[in-house]
Amino acid sequence: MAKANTINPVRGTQDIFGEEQERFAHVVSTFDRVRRLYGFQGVQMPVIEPTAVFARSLGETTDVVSKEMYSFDDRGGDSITLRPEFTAGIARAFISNGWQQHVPLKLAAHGPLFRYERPQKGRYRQFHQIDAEIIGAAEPQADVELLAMADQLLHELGIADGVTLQLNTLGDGDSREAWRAALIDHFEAHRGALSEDSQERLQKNPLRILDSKDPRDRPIANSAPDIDAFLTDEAKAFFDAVCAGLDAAGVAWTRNSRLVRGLDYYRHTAFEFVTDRLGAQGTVLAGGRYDGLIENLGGPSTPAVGWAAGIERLAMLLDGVVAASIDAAIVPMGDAAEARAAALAAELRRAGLAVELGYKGNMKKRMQRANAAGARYAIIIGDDELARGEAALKNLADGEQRDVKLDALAEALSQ
RNA sequence: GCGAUCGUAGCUCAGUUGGUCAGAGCGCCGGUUUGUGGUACCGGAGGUCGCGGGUUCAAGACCCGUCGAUCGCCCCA
Repeated sequence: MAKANTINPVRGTQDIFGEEQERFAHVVSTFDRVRRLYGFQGVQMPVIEPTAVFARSLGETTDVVSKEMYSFDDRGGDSITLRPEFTAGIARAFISNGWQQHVPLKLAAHGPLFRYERPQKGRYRQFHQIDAEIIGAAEPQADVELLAMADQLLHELGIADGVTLQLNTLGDGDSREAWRAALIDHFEAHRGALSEDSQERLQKNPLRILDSKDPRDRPIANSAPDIDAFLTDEAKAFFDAVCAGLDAAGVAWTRNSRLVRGLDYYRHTAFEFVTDRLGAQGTVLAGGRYDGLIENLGGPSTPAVGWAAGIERLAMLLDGVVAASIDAAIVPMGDAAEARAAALAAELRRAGLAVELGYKGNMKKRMQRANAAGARYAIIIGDDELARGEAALKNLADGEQRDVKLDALAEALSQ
């Protein structure tokens, strides 16, 4: 418990340590391995961007821009924003650096993001995501490849059980407009029965009524028309190709015709991997196609599709605790042994072995630390062993102990 | 921005209708074992009960405020 006069962390930030950090690192390293299997290049992006990058990509009037961004004026008077997502910054970089010469471009990124909102389960003001984008590919095969990678990632993390891929299409521009008009007609007809929130949504974002959680809205949302009847031939062919591609790739999915995106630039495929294990924050990985975004930001007309996933949420779902462990802990007793142990530690580490050197406390203390560090072996060196050029090598799992020549330790530990 | 619940030891928590209620487990330190961990036993340190005010003979408990946390709503790129 912190004392009254100590400094508190910034609200919504977290100090990730120990077991939690092990899980976190496991998510990132698994992502880094899997994205290489699919030929996605890593990319490092700035954490800060001009506010206009997000204001123009997300829309000036959305809640996100108006009240959920971490923005401030720098000393030169420019408005700067801590990135709330990866996609807009990547689109900006694509334009800034003329990356159209590299399309189709498959990019992967991960790191901290910031949103100024109330913290709750799995949601922080500074949080972390992994992110994947395919830029410059208008073909449905890009959507399939992107989703196959997400699916493989979740399987390799061992959290695919209880997670389902929900898939929908928002159609092309014409499809979307026709559907939107039909939805407004439908909801206007039931206006009085809608929740207060949804009556608001009818003005600002009618598509959002479809995934409302309010029980009063559900019957009306469920009886609303699907987009299917409004899809153009091209849009229908695109969605069919995505579905067929997923089946061919062995990626399980279910249609969720109520799944929508909040922002206008989304087109065609929209998807979420959803779990029932995280309370209200059940979306584990989400994304879609945003063919209009780069053009909105002043770049060339460029199709793109991508997803992002919260590292904290993925880490929460990991079952097995990844226990930290090392190969050996050296336990020297006496000045001469300590001097020799320092050299031995360096030698073993150069040989690629993870080694801890105990230099604090009495022998019992050092043995306790060796055990706590998860060491497979303790290397005990006292004056007697030192005189013989040996160490007592104790297997901490079964308690077996034998003498080994110092210069044979690396080999003995490697077995 | 809104609602609910909760702030007691390093951690997880118990504390009855206000009256020895400053407690437990784990962890930490030490000992049983001056060179042998993980199991066992014994001992010890550690808290102005989030903060400020109020009610009362008496407040960890009740009231008000404040800060923080958690869960949900809104939003979700």
